[in-house]
Amino acid sequence: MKPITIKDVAERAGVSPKTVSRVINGEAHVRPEIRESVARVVADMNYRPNAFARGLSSSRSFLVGLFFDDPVSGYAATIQRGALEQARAMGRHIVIEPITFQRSDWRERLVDSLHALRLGGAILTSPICDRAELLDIFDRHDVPVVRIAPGAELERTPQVRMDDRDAARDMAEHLLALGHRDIAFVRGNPTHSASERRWLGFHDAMTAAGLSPPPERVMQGDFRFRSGFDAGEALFDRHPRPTAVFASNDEMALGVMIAAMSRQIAVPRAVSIVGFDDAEIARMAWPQLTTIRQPNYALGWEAVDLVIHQHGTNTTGDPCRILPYELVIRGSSGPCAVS
Amino acid sequence: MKPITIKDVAERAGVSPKTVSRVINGEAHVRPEIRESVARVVADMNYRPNAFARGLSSSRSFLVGLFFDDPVSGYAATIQRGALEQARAMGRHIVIEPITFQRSDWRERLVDSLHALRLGGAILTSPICDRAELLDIFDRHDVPVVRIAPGAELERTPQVRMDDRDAARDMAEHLLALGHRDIAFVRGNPTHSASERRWLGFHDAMTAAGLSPPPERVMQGDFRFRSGFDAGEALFDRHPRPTAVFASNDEMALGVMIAAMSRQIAVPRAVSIVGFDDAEIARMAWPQLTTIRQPNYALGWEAVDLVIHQHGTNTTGDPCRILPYELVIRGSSGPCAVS
DNA sequence: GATTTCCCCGACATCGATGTCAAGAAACTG
DNA sequence: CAGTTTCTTGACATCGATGTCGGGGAAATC
Repeated sequence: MKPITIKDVAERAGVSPKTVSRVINGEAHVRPEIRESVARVVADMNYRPNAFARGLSSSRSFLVGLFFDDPVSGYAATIQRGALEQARAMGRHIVIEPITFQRSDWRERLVDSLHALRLGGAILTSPICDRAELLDIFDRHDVPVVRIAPGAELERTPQVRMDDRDAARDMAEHLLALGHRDIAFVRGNPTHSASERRWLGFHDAMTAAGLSPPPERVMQGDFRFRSGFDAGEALFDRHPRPTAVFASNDEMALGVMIAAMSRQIAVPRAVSIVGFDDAEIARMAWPQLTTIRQPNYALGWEAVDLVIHQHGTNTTGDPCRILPYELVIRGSSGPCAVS
Repeated sequence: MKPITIKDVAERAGVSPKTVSRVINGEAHVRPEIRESVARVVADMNYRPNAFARGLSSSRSFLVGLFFDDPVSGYAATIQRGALEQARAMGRHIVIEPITFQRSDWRERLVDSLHALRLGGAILTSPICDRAELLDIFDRHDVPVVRIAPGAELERTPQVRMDDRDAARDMAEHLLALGHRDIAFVRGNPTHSASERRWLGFHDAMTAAGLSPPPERVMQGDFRFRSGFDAGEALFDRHPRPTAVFASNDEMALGVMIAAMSRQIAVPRAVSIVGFDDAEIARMAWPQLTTIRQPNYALGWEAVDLVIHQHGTNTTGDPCRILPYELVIRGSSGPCAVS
């Protein structure tokens, strides 16, 4: 089937291709009657402009790049879905580009993509969004960037985030309110800036309650299940045990929970375990995890919105949208038994 | 920074743009010395051809579409990673396009994308790959398609798959070998063709063992956690209980497991529970799930490979790559206690 | 009524690559 | 050695849209 071009539309509407272009892009200086009649023909013929030709001539593209370190994690996948939905609504398309710093050729790969695709915008997620060198590359190629939850270089680009620190504080206060005093904390992957923010929020709440967790109650994890399990084993093999464990994400919280179960430690009766993210798996555990619901879908959605609108109005301050989180209380946290 | 074009390269190499194009695309009829010297200039200048211009003039595109119903599921995410890796290696880029049959405008959305992007290939995953009407649309737009694990219209397009039926039979035989006779089965979402194949594999093994599971031991699920949980509750509230449950995927198996735990039924001592997929969550359960490892990463990888190579050699039979699975025995299955 | 201004609209060049074709050189044929 | 085929190469048109610019007509100004 031969695709319909702007010429076909122009011919049938009895105007020049340029006028059709004007109508499509909502430019001024077209008589209302003509505008309407052209719009009708466009609809009738079900005409869609070719994205390549458009990108080529206008050098702005209708592709938005979504850059991930690991597109498999549930975190990334939900952001992706939000981004896809909004991109669709705005007539853009999403190109997924993985970036792995482990590979020494990541720079060339990235430059390749930028050359080849002439992206109309890029969305960077944690942890790759914190590398100044990477932001420089985007700058050099004039690709507008929006970052999701960056932790460094805060003033450089527009961003979309939630307040991890406040959320972690809320969660810690939830545990304190249940009577817990001996609360252990499992830190996240230090390359993700959110790890530090969550730790600070926890620390804030503890300090405000006049407590300061000793070093043996603070474990280093990497956001993955296994590290949570290891942290759990280390914590539960000590005496006395903490009465609550706050893991920096759900996957690690699940690891802690399984370490508890394998030692016959009842959750939440003997120990409360809470996570962060409200990943799908939070509801697949038993008991279900108390956690913080991250607005991931909305983060992806807003990021696309921002990167496209920014395109026009470039240096209007430093847009930063902060999205609300939610403390979700489920079965894995309960009152402190020891007092 | 002004991008480098083919002209710049041509000028510096002292040849015509067309010759540079020939070298880049590996066409014949270029003197070896010239070919080499041009290649050197290309490398020196770090030149990358603009994908838009290429797509526009040659009307073959360097974009491959990956079509999902739900890009969030772990299943889809792993396929996506495999596809991304291979696309990168072959100099293509992946555009993700969600399709939801629930939306009545899915046809227009799809046609929009095809018009706008002129895809060089499309990869369809289950369940959307089984709809003839959808395949027709791709045909009409001359977009070569590769399907991952299709269940219908088997002769229409090249495909990549694993043998669900054999795998399910293997799993059932594993349970039979452990001494189980009263095995319940939780079926998957009927819109996924794999559901039927897994059921048949289970049925094969049972029949071969001279058994036929009564209707009350066969539950209908939809591949989601909740449906597994519900099925588990229904199964465990009956007397006698089955001694093993085979759920058609891991997520449902987890649901069954949690239903068991909430009733103090020990796994695997009192009941064995097995899944299918080897999703990440299979290792996050306690005990860890016995399951079938699907070669999802490889499926994505092979699909991209196939869709691109097919482009050249079009009607060479009906390529169908079948990838190996693996039975992964973990803690959730054990010998039958009742005999 | 003459001049200026503004609004519409289309002709044409352009973006950056590849397809076509023909010319010239080289290699082969008889 | 003339004639034919094959190999190299570049000029030019093309893909499908948008940017630039200029012309014609209506409205506004003097």
